[in-house]
Amino acid sequence: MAKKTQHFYDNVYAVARQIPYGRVTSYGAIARYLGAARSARMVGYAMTNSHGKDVPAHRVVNRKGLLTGKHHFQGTNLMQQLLESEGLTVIDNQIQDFDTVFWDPSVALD
DNA sequence: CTATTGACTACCG
DNA sequence: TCGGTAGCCAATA
Repeated sequence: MAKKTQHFYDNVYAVARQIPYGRVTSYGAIARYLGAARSARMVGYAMTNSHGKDVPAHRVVNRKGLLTGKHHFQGTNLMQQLLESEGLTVIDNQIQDFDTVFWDPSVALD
């Protein structure tokens, strides 16, 4: 099974699964919630390993609501369609009303 | 052990 | 929120 060193990844997956439907969060927000505010890159990096898990990676975007990770999805616009399918509006790889749909774990789980 | 990398963020102009 | 650069951190080779 998973090693102890992956506990950071597991935390990322755990938080990502808790993202409500129709909401999104940023890598930095998750990282900060985990106590590793400077490890935002690791959060995204962990998502790469999220394959095979029920982690809604499409709900995790960068701080500006930009779909930087859509590149890693199967389709070219799969990530965007997934978000739109949840009632969000995405234009030019950027989530509209990002501030409104933003979900902060450190606040929601508080 | 060191070097490389990456789904980031902050800062500067 | 326009672009380019620097800094950070953890995993991988």
